[in-house]
Amino acid sequence: MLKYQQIAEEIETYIEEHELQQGDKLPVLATLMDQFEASKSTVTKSLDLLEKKGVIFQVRGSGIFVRRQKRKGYISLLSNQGFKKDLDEFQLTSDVIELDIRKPTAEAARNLNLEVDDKVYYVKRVRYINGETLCLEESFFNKAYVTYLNREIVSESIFHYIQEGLGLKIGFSDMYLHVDRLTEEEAGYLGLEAGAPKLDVETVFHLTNGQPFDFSVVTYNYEQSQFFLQANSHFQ
Amino acid sequence: MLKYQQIAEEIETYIEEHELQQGDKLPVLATLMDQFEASKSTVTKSLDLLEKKGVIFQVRGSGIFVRRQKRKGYISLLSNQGFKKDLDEFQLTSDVIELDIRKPTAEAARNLNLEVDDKVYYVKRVRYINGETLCLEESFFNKAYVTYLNREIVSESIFHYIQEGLGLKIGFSDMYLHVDRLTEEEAGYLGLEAGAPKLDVETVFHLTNGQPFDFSVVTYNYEQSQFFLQANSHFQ
DNA sequence: CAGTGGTCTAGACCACTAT
DNA sequence: TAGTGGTCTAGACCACTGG
Repeated sequence: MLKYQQIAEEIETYIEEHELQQGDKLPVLATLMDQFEASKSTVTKSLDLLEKKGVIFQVRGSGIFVRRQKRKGYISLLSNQGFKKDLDEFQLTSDVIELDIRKPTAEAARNLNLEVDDKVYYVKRVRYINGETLCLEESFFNKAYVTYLNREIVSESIFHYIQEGLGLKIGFSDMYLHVDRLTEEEAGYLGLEAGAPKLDVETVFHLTNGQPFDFSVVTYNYEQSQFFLQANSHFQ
Repeated sequence: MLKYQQIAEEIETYIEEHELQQGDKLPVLATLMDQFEASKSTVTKSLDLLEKKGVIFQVRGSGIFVRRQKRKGYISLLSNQGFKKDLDEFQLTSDVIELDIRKPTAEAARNLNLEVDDKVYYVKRVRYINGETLCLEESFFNKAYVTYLNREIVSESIFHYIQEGLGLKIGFSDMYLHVDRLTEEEAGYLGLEAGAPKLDVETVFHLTNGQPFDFSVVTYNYEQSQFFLQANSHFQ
């Protein structure tokens, strides 16, 4: 593990273990440099990483402060690849409805830069949180990259397998959100009535080399889904 | 303007003017260093900024590539403070329903770290896109920071005024999303029927020093609202 | 004005990609 | 194995905050 990642991890662990709250001050840069035996740039890089993750904020001339999530039970929109990270406290399970190799739909082909007669793994799952339906998920994996899947893998964390088992490196993703009404079929899977509100999240996942490898459409049960998102002004 | 921001801006402009597409290769680091007469660290910092904004992606051992948004007409969830940036092509207008100084609701007080008998500016607006209702917006501004507002300011971009007119520096924000059904009142403002789907986005905006100054609840017309979001694996 | 974070440089060395 | 991006350092100097 890289030095700056290591430092970031230790600072984050420190914040969690000492249950520091929003606004609590961390040691000054010079102290951190001493403590971690690292240069200013390296410590700064760690802090920038934590700032990007929404863990701290830095104020020039003043100090480094803890930034804390106040509300509980929200799903992070930016780090929900398989959830694992955010919903530790919750019981997450999956029912695999379908799993096969097929040709992509026109929409999937477009999003994955495929021809309509290329091959994809198709996965359809219903995911549960504490026994309640959370979402219906349909995924198309480019078979050129995701060379193998089976029901066991798919009932656990697909992304964990893709990274550890297949050695693929995930780079970035584009997400598209729509609010609409549930169709009959979706309502059936989610145990709601047709026409009820839903949130659709379409995501195109790319490898570090920029190749799209997974197109997913996730339909959330509006009763179970609360999302949060942390933004920095640097985006403007 | 800082050197690394200047460089980032020029690269972004270059991409737009030459209409570069996803995957197109940019000059190598050494060339950029020459071209902008900057050190490796400075150019790297520019590139990291652009990567964070979703404009490019970098591949070690290979090069720097353009990352492009494929779909049009989506609102960026991460840079929609007053929209201005993303929906240039669209006609955005506002109706100011209410504007006054009052005591915050319990919820607003909690999110702004205020006492219930402190003072806030309360703003209620309906926003239109190409003449169609886009959203209903209720905002509570801590009067200790946002010392003055009037109907003219509020019918234009409040955030522009806060930064340019009042000299406040915006740091970061926490956003909370919920999907639900429209109430009678909301439906009235948005020209939809009660019970139709809606997306509520609650946002707490903070200054660079970490103080929350604005709590907003925006209720989107589901027919008009499509959102997008770009994520990096660094978040995990 | 002392303390603190931010920018920028030059250069050494490392890790990955493509050929 | 050449080319390319990533990490890390030491140090100079700048810009903001707060007493």
